[in-house]
Amino acid sequence: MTLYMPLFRSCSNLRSLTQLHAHLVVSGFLKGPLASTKLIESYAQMGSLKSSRLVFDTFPSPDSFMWGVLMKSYLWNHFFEEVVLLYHNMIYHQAHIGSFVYPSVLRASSGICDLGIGRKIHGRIVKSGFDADTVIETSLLGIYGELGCLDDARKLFDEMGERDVVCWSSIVSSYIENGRAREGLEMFRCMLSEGIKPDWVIMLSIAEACANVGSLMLAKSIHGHAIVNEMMSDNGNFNSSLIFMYSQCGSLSSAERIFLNLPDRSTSSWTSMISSYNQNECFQEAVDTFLGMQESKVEPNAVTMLSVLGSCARLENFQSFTQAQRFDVESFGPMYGTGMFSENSNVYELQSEASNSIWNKSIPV
DNA sequence: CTAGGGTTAG
Repeated sequence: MTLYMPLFRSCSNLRSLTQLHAHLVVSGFLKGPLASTKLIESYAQMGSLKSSRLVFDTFPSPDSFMWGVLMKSYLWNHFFEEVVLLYHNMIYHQAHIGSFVYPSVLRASSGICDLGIGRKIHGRIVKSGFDADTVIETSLLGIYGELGCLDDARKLFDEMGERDVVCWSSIVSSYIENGRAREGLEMFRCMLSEGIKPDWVIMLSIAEACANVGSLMLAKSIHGHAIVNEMMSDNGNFNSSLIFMYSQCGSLSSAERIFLNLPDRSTSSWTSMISSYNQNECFQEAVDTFLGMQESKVEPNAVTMLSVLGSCARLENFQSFTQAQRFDVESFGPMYGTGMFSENSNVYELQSEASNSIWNKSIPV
């Protein structure tokens, strides 16, 4: 029955998946929901949503899980309206709405900035008793935060029974994203005092908050904490955040030092350095770094272009400007960082005791 | 019962 499951993993392209699909049809396996659901998911992962939909539409009575997978598929591809539509279809067809449906539809409604539908979903969540589910609550909290309803987000958060690092991360980043970095940091301090250990994801937000408030002391303690907890290695995105953080806290040289010591520079680390220069009005350095990026054959993304074009404009450097213009900004797609930082972090010789003492007291801002 | 939540573009 589930013998064919490993076959899905071996399908590396659309062609082989289509072959597997054909095989499943012939052998009759597609009559079961399991194979169909897996097929829907696999097609979506390969970007063929149409095929996903075809499998779904030809299945006589999709279960809640299959609905959910289809919604998740649309979500991946940013078809938010379609996700919400599917949710309404579920209600219309009186399909059972399983708990895993809610995170998808909530994310979709924040994607289209529809607070109204979000509140309606909230109501249904409470009615069906899913409001005790940490994951669903975190999703809800996220949509309120994202749509600027910080009070609602906070209220939900305060009423949550169990708070793990993920939901703390959600409330903290909500504050930061809404321009209230200090309160975000204050919440983060509460989290620490409750004994919750920060992971690199929340530290990403904290670095952002630090960039906003511009405290070099906090920047150093974040950096120190990251080194002690080995967050620097293997994480190009995190290093990029630190680069920008330092540059916003008045230490462009620290930013440069991190950047220069990266063994492998990803799009995001180059971009971070370029926008750091740009923000510090070192326009020539920004352009030079961009040229260095081109030499290293690292692909720029839309954010890279935004920064370097800004610098070009300020330099009135139209030669670089036209060079930069050659890139098709629309075609950049998802901005995945691939650069990995594996060197031991002693390079910076930050005194970790000093950093940690800051950590345990209050956050200097 | 599956899995579903927090990241980031300056």
